[in-house]
Order: sequence, then C-alpha cells, then structure tokens
Amino acid sequence: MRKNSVQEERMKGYFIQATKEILRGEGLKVVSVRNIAERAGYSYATLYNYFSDVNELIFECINDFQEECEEFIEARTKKSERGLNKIKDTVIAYANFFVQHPGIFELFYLEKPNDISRKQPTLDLIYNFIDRLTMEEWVYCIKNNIKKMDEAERMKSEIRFLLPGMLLLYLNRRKPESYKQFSTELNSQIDYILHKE
Amino acid sequence: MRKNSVQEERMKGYFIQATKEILRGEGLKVVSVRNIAERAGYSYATLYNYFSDVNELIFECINDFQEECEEFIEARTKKSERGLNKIKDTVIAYANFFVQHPGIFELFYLEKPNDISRKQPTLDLIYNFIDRLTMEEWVYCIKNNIKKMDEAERMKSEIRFLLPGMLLLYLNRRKPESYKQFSTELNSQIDYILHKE
DNA sequence: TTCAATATATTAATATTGTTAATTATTTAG
DNA sequence: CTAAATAATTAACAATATTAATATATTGAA
Repeated sequence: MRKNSVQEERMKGYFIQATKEILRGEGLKVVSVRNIAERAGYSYATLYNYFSDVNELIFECINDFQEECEEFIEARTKKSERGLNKIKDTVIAYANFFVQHPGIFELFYLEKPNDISRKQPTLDLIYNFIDRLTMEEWVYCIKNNIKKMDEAERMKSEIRFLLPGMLLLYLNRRKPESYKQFSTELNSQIDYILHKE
Repeated sequence: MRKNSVQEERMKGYFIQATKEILRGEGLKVVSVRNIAERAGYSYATLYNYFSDVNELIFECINDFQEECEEFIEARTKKSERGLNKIKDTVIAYANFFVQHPGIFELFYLEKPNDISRKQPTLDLIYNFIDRLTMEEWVYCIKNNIKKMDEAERMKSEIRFLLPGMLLLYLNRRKPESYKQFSTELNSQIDYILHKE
C-alpha cells in the first residue's frame, strides 16, 4: 500500500488545485469529475483512487480558500487603525472577497457535504471564520475599554449572521441589484452594529 | 393553439402540485422531471409542453408557498399583542416555517433560476417578503410613536438580512447544532434589534 | 358521422452527470 | 528480469435534463 506517501499527497494536490481553479473561475455548477480530471491531466476514474467522492474533494478546497481569504483581508487591513475601524475594514474585505469569488461563497455556505457529520469540523471553521479574523481586534477593544465584553459578544453575533445573509441575497438573489447599493448597505449596517452601545 | 385555456392552467397545476409535494417532503435534490411527472400522472416529456424547463416549474411554486407561509404565520400571530410584539412573533413564525420546511428555504434562497433577469419579479417578492409580512405593524408602531420612521427602516433592514443569514447557517451548516440553540439565538437577536433606540 | 387537421402525450434518443468494474500499464521486490 | 503489487485508463451503468420522432386524442368541416 502507498498510504499517505508524498506521492499520494502530490496527486491529491493536483486534483485540489484543478478544483480550486474551476471554483474560482466558473463556479460550483461547472465543477465535475471529468472537468477536474481533465484539468489535472488525469482520467476521471483516477480521482477515485484519492478521494472517496467528488464532494469530499470539493470540501478539501475550503482550507486553502480560507488561507487565501485571510491573505486577501490582511493585505487590505494592514494600515487600518486598530480597534473598531480594523474590525469594520475586515468585515468589508471579507464581503468583497466573496463578491469577487462567488464560487467560493457557494462552496463555503451553499454546497452541502454528503455526510454532514463527518464534515462538521470544516463547517465549524466556516462558522467561526469571521470571529477568528476579528478576534485580535475585539481583544484590543476590550482591553482598551472601547467595548465591554458582553457588547463585543453581541456585536460578533450580529456580524456572524449579517455577512452570510447579505452575501446570500446579493450573490444569489441580486438583492440589492448593484454592487454600489450592496456596498452602501453593508457599510451602514456595520456602522450601526459597531457604534451603538 | 390552446393558449392559456383553463385546461392548460389545470395541467400546469398538476405539475406544480406534484413539485410542491416533493419540495415540501423530500427537498430540492429529489425534485426531478421524471419524479414530478410520475407524481402528476404524466410522462416526463409532457411537462415540456407546459414549462420551458424544470427550473421554471420549480420557481412557479414560490407564489403558492408564500401564501402558505403567510397563513402559517397568521395562525401563529393572531393573538399577538399589536406592535413590536407582533413583529417579533411574526419573525419567529417565519423562521419556524422554514425550519419545518427546509426544502422551501432552499427554493426561496438557494436555488438559482436559469434566467435570473426573467425571474427578478419573483426574487423581489422573496426579498420583500418579511417586510410585507410586518408592514402593517410597523405602520402601527410609527402611528403610535413607538418607533420613529428611520428607526423602523433600520430595524426592517436588519431583520431582512438576519433571517436568511441565521436560517442559512442553521439549515445548511448545522450552526448552531440544536434547534433549541437556534431558537434562543434568534430570540435574543430580535429582542436586541427591536429594543434598542 | 366520418375523415382530415390539429393538438397533445408518449416513447426513443442524446448528451450530461457520478460512480464502479474490468482491463491495461507501470512500478516495485526478489 | 520476471512476478507481484500498484496505479491509471477505458468501458459500463444508472440517473439526470432536454429534444426529436412517433403515436394518440381531439376537433371541425363535409
């Protein structure tokens, strides 16, 4: 048996890479076993030597995309003033990442795993993602008495639901219809959430 | 040509009825042309004499389901105290409707129409649904000086995004994991949105 | 009423999907 | 260098949506 050899990991990587390219470019509906395999340079059946099914492969992309998203956000919030400002910028950058990559939004929030229980750790990662991204700044806010602990928790919750809600309606339902409107609405929602006390 | 005869509408109704049954029961992934046609008592190809494709048929169910949802909510808010209380009860009933019918949630928020522009009126209906359901009470609140107009608008916006956000995470990502937690979280979110001034 | 014209429904066929089985090619051990 | 193990490919299957070809009703006029 080969079992977790470097070659196996390399092969998996080829398929994951191919899947990621399709997701980033054409989106979830274009992802297919034959499509992935062709892009990876292998036969479609070969894929099944490395993944139990196509759904497992698709979900393996989530980790990579989270890193990518994190880098995207970091690059856009490096110069942000610490505290609430940085939190706001992070949330906006987060939304913009998915607006630019709707296929990745589909993967994160819409696609259902075949076996939801086996994928729960991944689903946890998604759920806690925005919390993780803003955690440092929340700690900063509390330490500097900008917000109290329970206020911060409240706000984190609101943001946790606001983001997927707005993105779902905008990306999947064209509501609001223009990016400009979406952006304005998001801005106003965040300001409101963060500034009330 | 038959063009919009009563018979044509009746035939359409059979297929819509069948689709609705499947959506309500097994959910979107079980909906298929052959499945629908069998339940309607016709051949699968017959369906194409009445709908351009299966996606159009699926979207035709939305109107019916909105009525159904409305009745569901009315039955559960009839005795609610007017004003903010009734708004809160409406929002909770709205969420519960979709928790009980996750297939209808998929249809309303997740399924993408083939031609999004042709279906925009339907998407508008979905987007404005919760606003429509609560409109009367908001008017009441403003008239009785319980809330100011701009406050009310703000709150409507928040609810408009909160609901799909929470439902998406709960129904599609099992977050939070239990209905009890979901319910508690929703309650707390609504209280917070409605009571701050 | 009967026969053509029309309208409607059905079966057959096509092109995709995911997945598994059977087969071929390649690598590895002795 | 051959035999065994491993890996990759082609073939095949079942299910999907949709279209084309065919069969069956229905209708309107003689």
